[in-house]
Amino acid sequence: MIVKFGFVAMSLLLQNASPSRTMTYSNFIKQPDRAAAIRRLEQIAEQNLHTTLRIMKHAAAHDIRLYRFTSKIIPLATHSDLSDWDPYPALADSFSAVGEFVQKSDMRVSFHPDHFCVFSTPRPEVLASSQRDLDYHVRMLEAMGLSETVKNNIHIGGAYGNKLESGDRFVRQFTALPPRLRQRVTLENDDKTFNVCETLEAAEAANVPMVLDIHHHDVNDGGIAREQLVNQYWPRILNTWEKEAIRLGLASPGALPPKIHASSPRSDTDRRSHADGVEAKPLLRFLRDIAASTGRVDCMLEAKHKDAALLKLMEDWQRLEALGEGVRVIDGGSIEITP
DNA sequence: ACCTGTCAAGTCTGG
DNA sequence: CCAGACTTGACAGGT
Repeated sequence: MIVKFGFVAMSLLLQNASPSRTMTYSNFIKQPDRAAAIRRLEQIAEQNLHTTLRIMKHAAAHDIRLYRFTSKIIPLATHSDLSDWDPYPALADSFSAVGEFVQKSDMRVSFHPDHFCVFSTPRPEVLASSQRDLDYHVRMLEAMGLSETVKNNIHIGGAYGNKLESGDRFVRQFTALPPRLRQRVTLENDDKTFNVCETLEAAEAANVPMVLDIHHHDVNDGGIAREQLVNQYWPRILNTWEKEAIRLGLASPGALPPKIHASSPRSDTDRRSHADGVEAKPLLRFLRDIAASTGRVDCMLEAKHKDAALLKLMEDWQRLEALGEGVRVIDGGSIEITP
């Protein structure tokens, strides 16, 4: 099994490389010249796209071919007071440049709209803003010229005192979305509410691939033992990806590898928060468990130290390889789990 | 140069 | 019913 590793949103190794520069709304409305303020927002976005390109070039130089964009590329993009603003024409070239690099370097990318994107909500106004938020992310992918293999990963949302009903409401409201939005989504189990089983059922009903977060499962396992996760649920999770590959008409079902998220708990007393790095040993245990049934998997690291954590993990793989632990380091961003 | 409170958005908990 | 927690990097305003 080949495992590709990636990191999220920003680099700690590059200097002056925030891809999430912004302008607060309070600062925006303070500007005397609204047109100039909008130009400033577009400049910031252009700069964020340029930095994003820098980060991806840095990743590619380290053989890292998995990256998640920050959601904060265009400041105030979905703010209700700026609904008359269309930033995309001014940013067309910058978005294209990012998209071209993604394709040229065979980078697998994604977005992760944050917790304001909640399709399980019972409130119509929240549903509307969730759709606006998802639309914003999809438009960015379209502006990059990227195909529907490139997804926005989201969670189901709140339970509102009745998880079953809220899961159903998610599926109902999600499937009512325009295909253009629906077909750009993956669903991930969360750390508090919707566990692997519940998320998988929603993903199957909504007809979208599921991203498995191992750390979320550890802190919100819904009583599912590791063995059950591996034998019972992982094959079904794999199946959601194979179905999507077929729907997209890809050459082989394995053309769209499943995605997992990995992170380590901050401490014994705070097991939910992310630690600076990712521990190799527990991750290896999981990877070994799925290796027999899985050809490839893409593993997103969610660690405070971002790309630095990834580089550190790769060093750990090298040590484990030397110890004969069934790991072979292929390059700076991928390993093979050998039987 | 450095520090601290705040930030557009949602949901849940506890008082 | 409302304030605060959650979680997070960056801004904004102060020293």
